[in-house]
Amino acid sequence: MTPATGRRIHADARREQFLDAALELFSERGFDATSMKDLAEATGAAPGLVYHYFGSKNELLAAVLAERSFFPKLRALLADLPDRPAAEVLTELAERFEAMLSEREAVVRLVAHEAQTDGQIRAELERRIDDATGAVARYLESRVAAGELRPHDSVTAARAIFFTLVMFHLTGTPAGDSPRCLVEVVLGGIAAKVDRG
Amino acid sequence: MTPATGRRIHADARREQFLDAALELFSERGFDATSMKDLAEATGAAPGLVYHYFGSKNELLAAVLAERSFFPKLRALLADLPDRPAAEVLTELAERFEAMLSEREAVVRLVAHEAQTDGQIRAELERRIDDATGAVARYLESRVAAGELRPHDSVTAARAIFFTLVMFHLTGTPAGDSPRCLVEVVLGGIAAKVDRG
Amino acid sequence: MTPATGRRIHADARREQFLDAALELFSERGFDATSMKDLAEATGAAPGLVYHYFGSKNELLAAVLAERSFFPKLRALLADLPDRPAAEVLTELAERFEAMLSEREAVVRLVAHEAQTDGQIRAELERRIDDATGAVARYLESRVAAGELRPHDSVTAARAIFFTLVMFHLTGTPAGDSPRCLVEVVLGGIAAKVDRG
Amino acid sequence: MTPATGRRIHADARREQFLDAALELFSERGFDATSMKDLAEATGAAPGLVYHYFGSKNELLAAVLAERSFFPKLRALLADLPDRPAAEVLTELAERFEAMLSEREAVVRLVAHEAQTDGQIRAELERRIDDATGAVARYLESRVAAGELRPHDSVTAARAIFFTLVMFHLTGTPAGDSPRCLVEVVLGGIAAKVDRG
DNA sequence: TATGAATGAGCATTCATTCAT
DNA sequence: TATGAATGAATGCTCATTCAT
Repeated sequence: MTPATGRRIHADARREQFLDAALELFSERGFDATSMKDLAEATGAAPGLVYHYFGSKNELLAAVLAERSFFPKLRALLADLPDRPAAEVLTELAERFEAMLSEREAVVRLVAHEAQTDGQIRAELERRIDDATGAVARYLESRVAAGELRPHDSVTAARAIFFTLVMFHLTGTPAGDSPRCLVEVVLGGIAAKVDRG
Repeated sequence: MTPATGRRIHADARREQFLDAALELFSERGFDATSMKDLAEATGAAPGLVYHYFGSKNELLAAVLAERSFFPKLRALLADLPDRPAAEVLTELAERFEAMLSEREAVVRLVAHEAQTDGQIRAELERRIDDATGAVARYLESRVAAGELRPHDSVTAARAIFFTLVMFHLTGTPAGDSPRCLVEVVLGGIAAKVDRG
Repeated sequence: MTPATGRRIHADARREQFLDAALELFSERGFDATSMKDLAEATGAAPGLVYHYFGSKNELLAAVLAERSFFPKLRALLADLPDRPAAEVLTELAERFEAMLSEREAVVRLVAHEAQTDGQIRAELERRIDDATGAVARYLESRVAAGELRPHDSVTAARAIFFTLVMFHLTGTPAGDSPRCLVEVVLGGIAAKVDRG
Repeated sequence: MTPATGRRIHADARREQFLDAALELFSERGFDATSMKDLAEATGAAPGLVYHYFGSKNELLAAVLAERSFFPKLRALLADLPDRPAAEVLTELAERFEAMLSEREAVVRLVAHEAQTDGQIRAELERRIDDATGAVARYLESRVAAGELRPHDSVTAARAIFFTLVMFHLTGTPAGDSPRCLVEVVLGGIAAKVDRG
């Protein structure tokens, strides 16, 4: 239909350029504190051009969130957690999650920021978190059934891992081998002796 | 010193009124999205009056953070963690921290939001987090020395508890008895059998 | 309540100044073609100040129409048309109407212009026209009953007088003694011999 | 001369399409409130294409007024008013004029709107009105000379008929048999007894 | 002939801030 | 202490117009 001419390719590149610049500026300064003029200057385009590609500043934000989001990757990470020992699975999961957070740091920061004030973004974020922690919790329960893990509050355990890793990023705590350490703490606990009925 | 005249009392009350209204509005909509006119309307004062009490919008933010902050309470929480069993101490600490977060929800949300974009706020937040987790980590290490806890990455353990509780609040996860659960998970771990040399 | 200080007086004067300038500019160039900056320049005020007095450009238009309108005067003109001969009454009415149109030329032109594209203004205009022509038509019928006028389409006659005078103004036709001529034509007709059963 | 190739035919059709769409949009919303993008969307063409046919938005307006105008038809209506009784001629003229207004309602509304603010359009409109009322006035005077009509202000009478019919359209007054009524009023007058020296 | 990306000035509006009263 | 009129720069957005393709 639309011919993939050089023109079209150029147009698509522009769009991506706007998305990239918007993600960078929004995550650095916040959505409200970024003006469309800032965006234009960052891309070398005229101020009006953004509106050729996005209907409004809010639509641009929506497009950034939709097209630069980490949610698909997160979902992929959690699809079909294998039936192997929790120590292996959780460590690998935490490390991959940590890698994803590093890779998508800008959008993570953006979502964290805007979710505080934008009800819609917040609602979607909460839904995704529920999905993700739910998937991990189900895996943990399957390991309980398999006798590998003791009965416990699997949702809290799942959240502890996710939330801690996210906060490491948001607060700028140097990551290091924290995913591994964290999983070790959660799996093994820190008490010297455990009373296990 | 300053005579507590009616005028003075009124002036102080005004100041507090501005701080309260600012905290509420800033935490709900964000600092950028709150106008000085909004603030004036919320307090019933004229738009110019805020400037008799605070030099600028940014100074008002600074005052809100300084005078409504949760940091002193956090510091009090962590002062002199008693030499008693970790199960008791950590549970009580987590519950008090959780109570503090609930009580100061507005300022927690405000700090979380602004720290994403304001370098100064962020730096101070990080410093406070380091202080707090440092204090808990030292306590944990003292329990390791006492033989109650096994050797472990105490900073990661401390952060896991703090960060998870904070994220529960920021994401709106219903708290319930999560502090207790969380401490139980971290203390006891979730594995069925632990190999402890 | 609000003290009528010099401050307040000044503020009211400003408001009037904006209304006057807006009426002039809107009627000259049209509402759409007048920018708020034009208005600011015409009054010597800063661009933002208009919004201290009027919520928006549309509210300003509404205020101009409400406070500079000719409708009250028109209504006064038509209240209690006396029980005297039509030749006198209609001539005086036409002359007063003509005088009113000259006096309020700007708002007449403005209403004529905006009613073409603004449904709300148009609807109100039509209602007022109906009121006015209705009042005149009722007077004409009372003269028919009194035997002074022959039975005729009184609404059409009333409209012919009003509409023609308005169009004289809108098209810039020099008025002269047109009201008198017009009434004479409508009253006496132009035919040499009339068959009157 | 210009070969009527398929290309050419298509081009001409495009031109007409733009004129039609422009007339409709301009008369509905006004010239200023219609954007070239609106026009492009209404015709299904690309935004730039209009400029192949018309040099600018103003030239497009000029072309609409020139090529969709009612002036030629009006002139035709008035050419050679026959030497027959005024009752017949004026009634027929009024009915045809009324029909023309209905048929060209869009352009009538457009001209009425733009003439309020555009000096050039206004000047031309006034000239045409003078031509038209002049022609009718001359006819009326010829009937006065023929003894059919009494001496009267023929220009005012002519304008009364034209202006009233136009205003019926602009104000949305339902037309019905108003042309006939109007002519009857103007011809016969509304007074019961007329003193005719 | 036709497209649609690109421009840059202009628009209505908001806002932090100042200051005469 | 308190008011609210006034400022002027900035913001999100629109628009007539141009031009490479």
